[in-house]
Amino acid sequence: MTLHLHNTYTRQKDPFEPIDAANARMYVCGPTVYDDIHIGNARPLVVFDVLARLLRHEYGNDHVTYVRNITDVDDKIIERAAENGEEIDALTLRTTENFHAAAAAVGCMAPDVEPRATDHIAQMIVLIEDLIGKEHAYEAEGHVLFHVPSMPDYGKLSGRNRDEMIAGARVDVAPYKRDPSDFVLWKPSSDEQPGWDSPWGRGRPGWHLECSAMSAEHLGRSFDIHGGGVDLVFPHHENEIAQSRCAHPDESFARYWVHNGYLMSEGEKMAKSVGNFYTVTDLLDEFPGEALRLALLKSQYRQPLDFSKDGVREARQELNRFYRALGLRQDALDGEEGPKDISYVIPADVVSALEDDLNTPLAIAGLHVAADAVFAAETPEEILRATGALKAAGRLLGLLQMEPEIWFQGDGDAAIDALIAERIAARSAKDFARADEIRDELTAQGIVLEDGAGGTTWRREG
RNA sequence: GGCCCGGUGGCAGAGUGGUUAUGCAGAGGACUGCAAAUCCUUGUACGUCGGUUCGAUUCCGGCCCGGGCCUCCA
Repeated sequence: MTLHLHNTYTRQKDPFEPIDAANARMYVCGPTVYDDIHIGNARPLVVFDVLARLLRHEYGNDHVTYVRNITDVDDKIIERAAENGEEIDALTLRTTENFHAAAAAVGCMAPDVEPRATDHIAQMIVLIEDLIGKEHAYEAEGHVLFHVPSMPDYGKLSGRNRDEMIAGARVDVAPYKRDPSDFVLWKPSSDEQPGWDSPWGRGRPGWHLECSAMSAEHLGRSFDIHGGGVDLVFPHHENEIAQSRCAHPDESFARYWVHNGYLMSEGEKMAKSVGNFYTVTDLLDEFPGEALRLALLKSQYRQPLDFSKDGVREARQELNRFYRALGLRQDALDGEEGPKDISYVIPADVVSALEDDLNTPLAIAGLHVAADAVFAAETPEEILRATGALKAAGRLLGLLQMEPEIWFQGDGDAAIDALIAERIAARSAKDFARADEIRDELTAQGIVLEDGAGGTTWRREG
């Protein structure tokens, strides 16, 4: 099967055909850097990281451009900096660094380009001028507004018409708007607020503008995939489409709109008052990042996901099984007559699962099949082939790239090694009482022992 | 109120018009000094009520439940 993606714009699964197979291009809405990311923010990160990996698999590593922006100008940032008594630059820098650390911890590769909104103010101003010139935007009281009725097919992405939106509007309409549905492209800044000089006075951009400007700058006015969470479909992506299509009427802008489903936590909407609000950093104190990643990938990306710590624990159990299988590789390599070459052939069922709109749960089932093959393998050749397949499949999902020993034991522990040596001695002397005593002692520390044919190994659990 | 999404076995979670998902947990067995791991076996699944059909968890409609969005605005 070839890659198919569910396209919000067409509301169906479409075969993916890039504009230029030599350069498949994807833009994903990144974070607004006013606070550390929570596990709900991590879902699109991980989902689109898998999509980027899959695209690189399909088109070649150098034939994909993945852009994920940093929004570092936003009223939430201004408010938070004021609350913290912190400079805006300090807040955005710190938050960006934390974001990078969290993304890496959950196994996400860096995007090819990570543009910052504040580095693209000039492009945004040009875009606004273009929209004003084409009579899709107008200036009013220091603001520039996009005039929604100037775009006949506005609302196609989110499937709503203008009358419905006005009927359902909960917010009072600003008096300077020509039409209630018009939205802000540029707004004035007070002296204390961050601002840039513009033809309309000192001000700052509206929320939706940066993505139109930055995607055009780094991917061109037409590109392939635009991604983000479902909560961005309206108004953010709808308005991006309005800005970009009206400014560049001969261009398609994004052709495939891909949106991940919403995340709940412990059965409820995530909220600090409920106690189910987990930042990625907090979770990393308790769990390996890879377990978080697998927990997120165990649901298909469009499905609502109920995140839970129990779910992460289960994901860690699954990873134990995979790493146990991968651990057999070293034994095979250590064999004197064993082959030294490892082939990394991704099982076809894993690829086809991902090609079917990123069916990660089915792909993970394929990982279990691959692990079964490892355990069933008898010769060193078979083990190397099977572990190579498992590891290659894992890499496509951004999993299983650690050395098994590191996964289970971290940096190791001389005291544990000493106790194990003592226990081996006790066992060969048939002093099972002492051997069990040592094992109980280690169990109390969260260390699980395994007496295998190749000796005794251990792992941390807990 | 409008628009949209989802309800699968103890739990998580795929999929399908008639045939085994998969994993985690549980039970029994093999193996083990005992364990752990691994292997084998095992358990009532498809919200509800109708309809279409030879046959629906899978298609259609109603209902119930859960969730999301409904613009920048002080």
